[in-house]
Amino acid sequence: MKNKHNTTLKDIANHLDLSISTISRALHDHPAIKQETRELVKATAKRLDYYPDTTARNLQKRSTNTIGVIVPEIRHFFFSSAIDGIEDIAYQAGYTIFVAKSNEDYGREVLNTRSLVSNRVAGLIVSVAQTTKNGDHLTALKRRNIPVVLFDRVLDDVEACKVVVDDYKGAYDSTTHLIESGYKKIAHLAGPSHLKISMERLKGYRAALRDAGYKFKEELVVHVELDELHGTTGTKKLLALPQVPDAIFAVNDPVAIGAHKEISSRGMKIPDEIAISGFSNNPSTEIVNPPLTTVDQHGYKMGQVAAQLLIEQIEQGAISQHPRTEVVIGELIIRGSSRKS
Amino acid sequence: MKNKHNTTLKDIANHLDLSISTISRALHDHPAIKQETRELVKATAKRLDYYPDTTARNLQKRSTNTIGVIVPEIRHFFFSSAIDGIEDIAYQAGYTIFVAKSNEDYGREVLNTRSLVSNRVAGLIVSVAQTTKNGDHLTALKRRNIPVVLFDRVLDDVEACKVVVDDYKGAYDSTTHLIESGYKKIAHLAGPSHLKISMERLKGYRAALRDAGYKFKEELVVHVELDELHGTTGTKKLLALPQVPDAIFAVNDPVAIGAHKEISSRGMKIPDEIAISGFSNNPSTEIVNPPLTTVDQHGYKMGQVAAQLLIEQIEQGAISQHPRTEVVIGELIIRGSSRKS
DNA sequence: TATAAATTTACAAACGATTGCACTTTATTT
DNA sequence: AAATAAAGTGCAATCGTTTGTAAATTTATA
Repeated sequence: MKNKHNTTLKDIANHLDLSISTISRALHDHPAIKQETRELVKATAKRLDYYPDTTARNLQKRSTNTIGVIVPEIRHFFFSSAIDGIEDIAYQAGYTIFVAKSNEDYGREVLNTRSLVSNRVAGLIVSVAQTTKNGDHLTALKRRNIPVVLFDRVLDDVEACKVVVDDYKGAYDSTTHLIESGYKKIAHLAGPSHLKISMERLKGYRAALRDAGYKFKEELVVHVELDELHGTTGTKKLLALPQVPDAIFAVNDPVAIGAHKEISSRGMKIPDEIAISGFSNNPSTEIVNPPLTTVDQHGYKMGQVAAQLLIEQIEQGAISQHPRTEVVIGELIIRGSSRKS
Repeated sequence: MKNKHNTTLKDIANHLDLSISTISRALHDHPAIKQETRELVKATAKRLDYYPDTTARNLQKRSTNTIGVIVPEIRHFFFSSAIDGIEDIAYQAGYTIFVAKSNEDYGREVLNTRSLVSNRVAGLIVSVAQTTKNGDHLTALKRRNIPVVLFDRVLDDVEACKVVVDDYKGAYDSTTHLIESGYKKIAHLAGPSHLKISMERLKGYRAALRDAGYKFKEELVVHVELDELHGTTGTKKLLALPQVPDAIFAVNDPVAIGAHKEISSRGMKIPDEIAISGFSNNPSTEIVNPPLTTVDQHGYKMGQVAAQLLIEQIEQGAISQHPRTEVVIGELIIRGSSRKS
């Protein structure tokens, strides 16, 4: 009853009184094997419920059809969208994906990398943890000829293909939109200074102000962590200012939603008394009332592009000498939170 | 410069003029190898940047430390939460996860299963596609001694461990809550009849009505697909009824949000004119105004439980003879959409 | 010092698949 | 009918590890 072991080429060979190599070739439609034999072999393989052993094949080929993905978090909409995009492209190209999460922890990210390398992944797609300052664990992969593609959370000093959203432009567009909508005192709930995306968005904000002839005011920028809770606390600070702002550009959607809640709870009218805009186009932004103006970060698309970039390198068996950086243009999505009615 | 090949045990052996087996044993702290040698070997391994080849080890052990996960969708909050939970438990136990998505397509689900079996996963965690009626591809794994755990979208005729939310109870509680809040004409936006979760929730709804002495009315039940769009169209039908309902229990959150939007857009007051409740506790439910009463489905927790159930079976090397079904009790979360102020 | 016991290390055979090369058959040509 | 070409198969090595068993070395014992 218990059929302890998986059917192997050898089993088929024994059944048919043929050699293992003939079986292998027959299953691969090798021209040296005559049609009749091929069919016989295939039929028998099916009958014996043969599933090729990928682990054995991998060993012999010294390569796998496996892509490793490391993200800080899986449930966040942006990351799960990206994984979704990666999976689609990988699936089409015949790759399977390992998904690991760093939990925003550098140590775990390094461990994940080790484990995936040991599993001999053909390539790695990574969005680094907030606590990751050092990219040596990724740079080291070049020696092993394992291509790496970074997305969204990238590291400047790692030479690898990258997929990023144009944070600067997204922030610039968003801020400009607020300016053009007639808002005068535009505040910015910025992210932590050590994160590149925060700084880029801050730069975009400043540039937009400058280009419109607005004066940049230090007190209108409050740095917060990237979650909703800090969005509300940051907003409280802004609302306590002697000169209360009439618009807030938030570094991301959770922060914007925190602001939204705080403002709504005080009975202030959005967007009439104060406008809000976010960044990412999380599903929640459509749901709030009024819905939130934001910049679509195209997580799914970014995942797809990252996977393509990686698979290209895998298939040509070489890591890009001059790594490309694909910039996905974030699309400004104007909704009720910034559109005076 | 190009260090084409990965360091192997052989390389270390050559370096130290020891045999491969000694190296292998030294790295595993085998007692037969003397301390001094062990340390020397480990130091050299590190120096040569040795990463054990998991593919080779897997082949030789005829097993892997890999778990396959198949879900219909990755980006959906519930599924990405579940994957997150699975990853955490798997990581702690030293397993790596393959993530594949069926895209709600039976064929792709079968292909994913094949591929994961070929990759010799130690076990499989699956939430089946909507189009999956037949579980043969999963049942067949028993012969290969590959344990399977189904979660959320389970198949009755597959004998395997399962993790489900108590749909019946969740629906019952939710409906009862609406009754107790004083609503009289409680409608139900139900899911497709071929889905088990739909039917269970419908049953819970009916039972709650019955137990409260309410009469069940066929016309108050509208079957819809599980997304927001169908939530609004379903709601339109309900609102066109001669006797407009004063409460809607929706089969899941997207549908509830569709209803929420439709009702709000007509200027009707929630919850005063009409109450709404959903199912899943998606992030969006907290964001709408008023926030949505719902049943928390604990996706993260379900993932954890599923992974535990699977790893148990893997480690004891045997598939549960009498498969357990873990029922996660959905927690009714009462929010503004059903709480008359 | 010889011998037994204990310690340390090496040999070699797996695991399942792939593939270059050699060897049979059978078919073709002269 | 013999020689040659073509077609179909099989042999055996290989991938990097693990591990049972044998061998070699050291240490302890008599």
